Amino acid sequence: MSKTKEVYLSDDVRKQNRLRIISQFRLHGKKSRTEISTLADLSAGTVTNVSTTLLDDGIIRVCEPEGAKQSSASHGRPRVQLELNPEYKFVVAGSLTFNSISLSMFDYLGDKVATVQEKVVLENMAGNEIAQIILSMIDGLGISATPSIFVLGVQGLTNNNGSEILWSPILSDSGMKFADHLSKQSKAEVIVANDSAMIARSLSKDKAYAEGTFAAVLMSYGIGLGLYIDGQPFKGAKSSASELGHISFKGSDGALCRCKKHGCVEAYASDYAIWRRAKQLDPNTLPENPVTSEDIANIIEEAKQGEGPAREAIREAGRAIGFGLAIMFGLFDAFPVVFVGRGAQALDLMQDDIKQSLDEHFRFHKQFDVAFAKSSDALIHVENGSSIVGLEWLDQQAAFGKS
Amino acid sequence: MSKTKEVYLSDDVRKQNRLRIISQFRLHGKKSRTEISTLADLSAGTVTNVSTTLLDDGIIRVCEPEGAKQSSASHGRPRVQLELNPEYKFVVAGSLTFNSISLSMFDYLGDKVATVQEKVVLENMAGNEIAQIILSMIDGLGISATPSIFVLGVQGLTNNNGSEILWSPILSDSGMKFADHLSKQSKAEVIVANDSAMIARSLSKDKAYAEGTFAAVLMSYGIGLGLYIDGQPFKGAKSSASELGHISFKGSDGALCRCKKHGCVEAYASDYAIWRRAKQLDPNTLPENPVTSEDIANIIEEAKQGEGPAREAIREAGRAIGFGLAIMFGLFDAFPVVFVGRGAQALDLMQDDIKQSLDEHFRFHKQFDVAFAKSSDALIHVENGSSIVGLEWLDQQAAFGKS
DNA sequence: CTCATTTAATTTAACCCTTAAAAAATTACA
DNA sequence: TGTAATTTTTTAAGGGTTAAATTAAATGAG
Repeated sequence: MSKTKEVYLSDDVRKQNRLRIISQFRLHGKKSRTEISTLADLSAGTVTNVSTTLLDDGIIRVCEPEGAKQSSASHGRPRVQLELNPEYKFVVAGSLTFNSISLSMFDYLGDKVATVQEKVVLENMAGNEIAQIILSMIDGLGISATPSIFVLGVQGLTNNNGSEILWSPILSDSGMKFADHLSKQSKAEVIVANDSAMIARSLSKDKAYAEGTFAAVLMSYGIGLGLYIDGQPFKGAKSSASELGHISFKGSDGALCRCKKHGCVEAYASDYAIWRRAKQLDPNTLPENPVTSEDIANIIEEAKQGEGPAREAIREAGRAIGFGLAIMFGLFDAFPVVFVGRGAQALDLMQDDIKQSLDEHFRFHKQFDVAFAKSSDALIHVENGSSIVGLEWLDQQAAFGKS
Repeated sequence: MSKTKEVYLSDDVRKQNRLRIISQFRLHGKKSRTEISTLADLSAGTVTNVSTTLLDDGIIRVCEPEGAKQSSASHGRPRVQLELNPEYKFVVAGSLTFNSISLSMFDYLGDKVATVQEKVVLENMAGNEIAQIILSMIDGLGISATPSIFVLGVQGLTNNNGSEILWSPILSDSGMKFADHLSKQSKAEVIVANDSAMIARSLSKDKAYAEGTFAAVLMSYGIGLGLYIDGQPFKGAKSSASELGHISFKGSDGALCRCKKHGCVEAYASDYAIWRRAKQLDPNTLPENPVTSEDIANIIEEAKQGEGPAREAIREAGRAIGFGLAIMFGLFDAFPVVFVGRGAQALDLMQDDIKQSLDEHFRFHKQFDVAFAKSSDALIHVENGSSIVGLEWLDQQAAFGKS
C-alpha cells in the first residue's frame, strides 16, 4: 500500500487489467465477456481469466438471462451477461450540514438501498459523539450489510487525501476529528471531502460535463467551489478544496464576512449576505439565525417583481460571483460553470451582472465561451458524488487487493 | 504515438523500465549497473539487459575509468561506470523577448555546448522570418550537431502541449506561428512554453524547492507566474500558464494596464508601472519606450534612500503582488514563492507590503508559512528550464522509441 | 607467482502475463 | 440430425522479470 511503485512488473500488469475490466463494468453495467474484451481492448482469453477470478472473489456475478436483451445476433452461442455483484461491498455516502446528517447506503452496483436523515446541530459536538450518531443511524436502518467505506461531504477544508478535516464552519475542533473515531469504531475506511468537490464529482458523470473541465459553484451558506480540470478533480497543494468565497471582492472597508475579514465574495453572494442586503441591514453584522431556503426564495420572488433592495442584493451577488470567476479564469482559463444550491435559483436574475463583472475583470472573456447552468438540489449531488468516490475506492481495492 | 494505452502489456513494462533507468542516469549522472539496480529497484539482470540495448542504441556510454572515483570497496571486480551519451542527441533551448533571441545548444548530458544571442525586435516580424533567424543563428554556431528539439520560452500564453502560442505581447499574429515554420524547416520537434513556467521548471531542480510546491513570480515587463504543485508543473485547462498579472487589484478606475483594462496587478507591479509611478506620470498612460534594467535599478536605489515617489511606487507594487498572491493562495493553498526578474531586486523593499497585503486579503495567512526568496537572472532560468523540458522529451523518445 | 577472496555483471531457469489460434460449447435453423 | 454461427475456454508461443548460479575482474596474502 505505502510502496508507490509504478507498473513495471507482470504482477502489476495483471492488477491493472483487473481494474480495467472492473471499470468497464462500472461504466457500462451488464456486459458479456466478448463485449468487455472489445471495450477494454484486451484479448478474449485474458477477459476469461480475469473474469473467473473476479467471479471467484464475488466481485462480479452472472446475470440471469433477461428474455428481452438477447445477444445481438440470433445465431450461435449466446453471450453470458456479467455485472458487478451488488452484494460485494457497500458504501455509505452522505453529508454533514450545520443542522443535519444525511446518509445513504449504496450497494456495489451503485444502487441506493437505504437512506436516513437526522436533524442535529453539530456545532458543539465532539468527534466521538458525531461518530456515534452516524453509526446508530446506520444501525437504525436495520440492514444486515456492513459498509466498507464512509464518504462524507462537509463544508470546509479537508486534506488532500480525505483523511482529515482541516477546517469547517459547522464543526468544533473536536468535531472535526469525527472521521478518526468513525473509522476506528466501524473498522471501515472513512473519507471526508469538501461538499462542493463532491458536487463537481457528481456532475462530472453528467454527459454535458463529461468532457471534464468545469466548475461547480455552490451558493448557500457560503460560496463553495469544486473544480474539474481535464477530467480530474482539482486539488489544492495541501487541502481538498479551492475557495471562491474568500476572494477579496472589495477592500477591507467592504462588508463583513463570516471569516471575520471584510470584502470577501461570500460577504456579497452567500445566502446571509443576500438576505442582509435585501433587508437593508448593517453590512457589518452577521445574522444571528441561519437564513433558510424560504427566506432566499422570498427574496428571489421579490426581486422578480422589480427594482428594490431585493433586486439590488441579487445584483451585487452576481457582481461578486462574476469577480470571483474572473479571478479564477485568470489562473485556470475559462470554462463552463454550474451553479448549485439555493442561491443558484437566482441565476437567471444574476446572469447579466455576472457576465458584466466577468467582462470587466477577465481579460479574455470574449475569447472564451463561458457557459452557465444551474442544477438541482445540492444535497443530492453531494451524496451522489460521495457515492462515486466510495465506489471507485472499492474498485481500486477489488483490483489491487486488500493489504 | 496517438494511441494512449496505459501500461498493461509486457512490452510496455519493458519501455517503462527503460525510461526508469534512463531517468536514474539523468538524475544521478555516472552510475554503475549495480547502483542503477538499487536506485531503480530493478534486478541486476534486468539492468544488464536494458543497459545493453541502451548502449547499442547509443543512448548511454561507458565512462573511461577515472583514477579517483573507484569502486566504493577496493576488493572485487570494479564497477563499470555508465552515463548518458552526450552525443546521442541535442537540444536547443532559449528564449524570445521583445528585442532579443537567445539560444543555447545542450548535449544529451545536459551540458551547454554553445550559446548565441541576437538583438532583434520581433514585434512586427512574420513567423517564417523568425524561424529563419533562429535557424541561421544555430547555423552560425558552426557546430556539426543537429538539434532534435527546440524549446523556447516566450512571454504570453501557449497551449497546453507546447505546440502553439495563443497570445504573446511581443509577437504579431503571424509571428506567433513561428513554431510551425521552425518545425517544418528544421524537421525537429519544437516546443513553445511560457517563460515563467520555464523558470519554475528550472527552480524545481533546486534542492530548496525539490519538495515540489512553489510559485515562481517573474517581475519584469509583466508579472508572470509559474506554478509547481506536488512536483508537477501546473497547467491551465487549455493554455500553459497561470496569470498573476491580470488579476483585478483595483476596480475599473484603477491604473491602465497594457492589456487595456484598468486596475490589473500588472498595472501596479510591472516595471513600467513602477517606473510610471516613481516618475509621477499619469497612471492612465503607457510609457512609449520599454523600461530598462537601469531604470529599475535607479528607482530601487532611490527608494532605498527613503520615502518619496520611488519608495511609494515600490510599496504599491508590493501591495499589488500581495493581493495577487492572496487570491492565488485562496485557490491553491499557500506555498513558497520565488521572485525572479529585475523587479525582484526590490524584494527586500517590498516584502513588508507584500505580507501586509497578504494578511489583509488571505484568510489563512497566519496558518501557513509563506516563504519568499529571490533568484538570479531570469533569462538563465528560462533557458535552463527549457533545456530540462527538451532533455525530458528526448528521454521519453529514447525510452519509448520514435514512431 | 599462485590462489583464495571479494565484488560486479551476465546467464540461466522458473514464473507470470498476454495474445493468437485452435478447440470446445452452445444455440439456431434447415 | 447436422451444419453454421457465435461465444468462451484452452493451448502454445513469446516476452518480461527475478532469484540464483555462474562467470569476470581485481586485490592481497602466503
